[in-house]
Amino acid sequence: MDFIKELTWRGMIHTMMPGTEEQLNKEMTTAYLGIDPTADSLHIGHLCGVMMLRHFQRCGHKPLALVGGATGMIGDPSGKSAERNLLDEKTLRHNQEAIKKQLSRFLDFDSDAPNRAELVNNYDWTKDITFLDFAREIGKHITVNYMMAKDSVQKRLNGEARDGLSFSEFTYQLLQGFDFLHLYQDKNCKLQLGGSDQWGNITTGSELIRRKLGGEVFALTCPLITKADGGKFGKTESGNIWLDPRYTSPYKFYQFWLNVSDADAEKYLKIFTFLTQEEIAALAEEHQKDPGQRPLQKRLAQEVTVMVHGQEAYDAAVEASQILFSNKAGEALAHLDEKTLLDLFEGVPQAEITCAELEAGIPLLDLLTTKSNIFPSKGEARKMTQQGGVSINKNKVTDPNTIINTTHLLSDKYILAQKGKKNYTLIHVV
RNA sequence: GGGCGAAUACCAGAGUGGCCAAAUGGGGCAGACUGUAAAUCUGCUGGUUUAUACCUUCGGUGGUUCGAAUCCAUCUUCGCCCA
Repeated sequence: MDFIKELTWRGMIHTMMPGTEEQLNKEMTTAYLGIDPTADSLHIGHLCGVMMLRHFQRCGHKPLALVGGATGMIGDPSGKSAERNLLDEKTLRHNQEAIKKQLSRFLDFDSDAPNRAELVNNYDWTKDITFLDFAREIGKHITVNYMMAKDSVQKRLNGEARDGLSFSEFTYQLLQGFDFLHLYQDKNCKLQLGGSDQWGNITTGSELIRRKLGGEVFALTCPLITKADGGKFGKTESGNIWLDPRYTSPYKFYQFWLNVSDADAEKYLKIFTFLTQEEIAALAEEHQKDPGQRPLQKRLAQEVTVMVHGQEAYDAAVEASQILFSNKAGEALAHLDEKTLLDLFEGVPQAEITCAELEAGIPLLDLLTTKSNIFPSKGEARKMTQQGGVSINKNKVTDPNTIINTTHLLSDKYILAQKGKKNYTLIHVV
């Protein structure tokens, strides 16, 4: 399989240095991709890069995943309009460990294959370097003029925000360049992968290698993933879509992909799944015939959810979705046994009320706010209710003065409160 | 160290003594229409037992005034320029 050809038809190549393809055809090549450990889980914004590494490994090359323990302490100014907050070492260590674990789901780190993936941490080779060494060994080779010309720097200097750029963030590109240099020397790594926003940082690295060692290295970036309507990819009202089920339940994860717009679905299938060109074309055709069935979204959600959370979690997510979005959801709910109900709502936010409170009757607004935090204020809960945005057990409630009592219980124990079409909270009576 | 300027709600950004809970745009949430899509239209977007009312808010603190986002003093932070 040809890595470049594969990525090309998938629309995963933004920019590529001349000679990259020749290098890959010539020999088994080592490439690396950097990930900043800003949290203890990856989110789907990382997924495109991770998929690049996967393809790379499948094509017989050797991928390195670099966890940016050092660079994460500085903060990459690329695409950021304001100075970043620094992370402390303890947090970074913790995050690195968690990310390592997640990556091993996608890449083969353990086999004996010569192209086995490896995990490296730039903190290991950066922590003992003194400032003087760095200035002499690295800084000497790159001019400030060159660094100033970078887009990421220019934006902060002359951009609308003009928020300024600290010396440490300015240094970031050198630090990342040093990583490339180190991996080139230490692991014969000749290619760096990344998002298109990384291009400037990557070229600093290749420039450094050329000037210091006369070596030739390559770079390949993937486009920033966008949504057809211009919104940010991977964000919902509740924030990022994480790979860690503790942060984003498999149900929500599945729903996220299922809700992708028609205009984006095919593109995402190419990027986030291993389906072949023919398979995707067939799905697109099917979709054209009956868009209401959304075959593209369904397959996308299936492939990605199974890949990240496994078959079992996927099955549960589908089942939950079918019940919650069917026409007879209200009836179906009433007839569910307790275990199914609980399984269904695993991962859905939960709240608790006491039996005594319920017997006395709880005003709807209290239930929605102080008892469950579904709404941040009673005013908002009231407005939403009046506008028809609130349901209890899948039945719309429009009177904000409704009293909730034991007649509303499901399986004698639960109340399903719903804000809008897609946000559920299971209230548990104890 | 010197000079200039800025700080307003999620973001951007008006407002420069009472008509200001604060224009407008974006974003977000919800409703209608649909296909759990997009587009479109509508409503909401500081809080309070729906209220032409009250309370809390315009970087912090103190002051002037019947009354301050708005004026004064001071502090903090940031940006630009000079050294």
